[in-house]
Amino acid sequence: MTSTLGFAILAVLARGERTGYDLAAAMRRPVGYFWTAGHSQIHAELQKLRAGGLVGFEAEHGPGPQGRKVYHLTAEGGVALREWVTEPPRERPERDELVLKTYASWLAEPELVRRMFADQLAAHEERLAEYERQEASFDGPPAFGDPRFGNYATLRCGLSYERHRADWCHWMLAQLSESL
Amino acid sequence: MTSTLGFAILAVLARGERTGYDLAAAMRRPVGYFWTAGHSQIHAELQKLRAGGLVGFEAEHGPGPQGRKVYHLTAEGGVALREWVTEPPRERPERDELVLKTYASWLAEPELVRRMFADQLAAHEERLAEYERQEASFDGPPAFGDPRFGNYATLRCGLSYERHRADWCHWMLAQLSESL
DNA sequence: CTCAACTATGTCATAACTGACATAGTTGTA
DNA sequence: TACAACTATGTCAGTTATGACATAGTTGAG
Repeated sequence: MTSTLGFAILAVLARGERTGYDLAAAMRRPVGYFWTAGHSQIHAELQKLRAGGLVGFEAEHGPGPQGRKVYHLTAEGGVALREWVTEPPRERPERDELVLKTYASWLAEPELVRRMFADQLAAHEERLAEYERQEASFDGPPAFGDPRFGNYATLRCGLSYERHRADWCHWMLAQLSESL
Repeated sequence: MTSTLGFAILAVLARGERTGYDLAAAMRRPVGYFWTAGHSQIHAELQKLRAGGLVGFEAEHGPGPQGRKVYHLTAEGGVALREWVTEPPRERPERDELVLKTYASWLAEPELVRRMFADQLAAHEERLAEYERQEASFDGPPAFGDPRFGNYATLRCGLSYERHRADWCHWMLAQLSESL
């Protein structure tokens, strides 16, 4: 019954206790590279996880209208997370607006399409440079069993993705320059 | 005000008139590779597009409880589509369940993770083979301005994506085999 | 000491999406 | 001619996601 967002939260809590606010920050970076959620969604999901006994919290006096709540994974939550991890991912539909625009690009002025892809390429190269900096901060792949293995492996995926995307943008730009 | 789904429908109708049923079939393949929608979503969106004057239809006697409706793009719809095509795509959040599982994979048994990635790799190689067959049916890139340019360019993206993904799966499997 | 920025939790309306249910004409084959 | 497979349109309930609104304690700089 737990949603994928629920497991995303459990995956972060498996690395240490967090407040909802901390979780929302993690869902922007680094988890946000592959799963995002606003804080409103996170607080709601946390209440469901708590009702299911997968997380618990300690209330503390602190900021916010209801004080501060530090959430942690329960033993039950750890079991559920471990089971979920190796189950085949249910495939989500692809929804890629740039590719959809490309499908309809034959209708547009080549120069405007060229500009759009040049902008996309610049964005991908920027992200690629950022990921390369992050990779340089690792001393090769961490050992499996180290939480940092998860960070490194997802970073490798991001690196590979940005290169694929940049390559495709280059290909599109070459096609476009031929038709000008 | 038109949603991205609305533009996906307009992009298909720009290639010729279609019934809602035909649109739903297109949203499975080939458009489904980058944008999907169930028929229930499509019929609802078609009503909105019609209210906005972006599409029109001819009613015919035929199957279905309300007969058959053949939709076409209006002049206004064509203008809206052409404007939308080269506007910078609004970025959608990434939500990739396999990468999320990878982030938490350090918690799992390596052998189970290995199996999951082996399955993923097989799926990507199958899709890659299918895309390669499709590419072979083209005689090089169609000219820009030809609707088939859209099909070919998106196919190139799919090809590149599947290769990136397969490469990453290979890398994961290599990491996993080292830690066994 | 004051104020801005940050930490912190929550609700609500709306939109987008999924899957099940409901209905019915058309076409081809055994 | 009976039946299955396909064509065809639509509703509805429930889930997921987005963005605005509301509230309030803590910390550090000027």
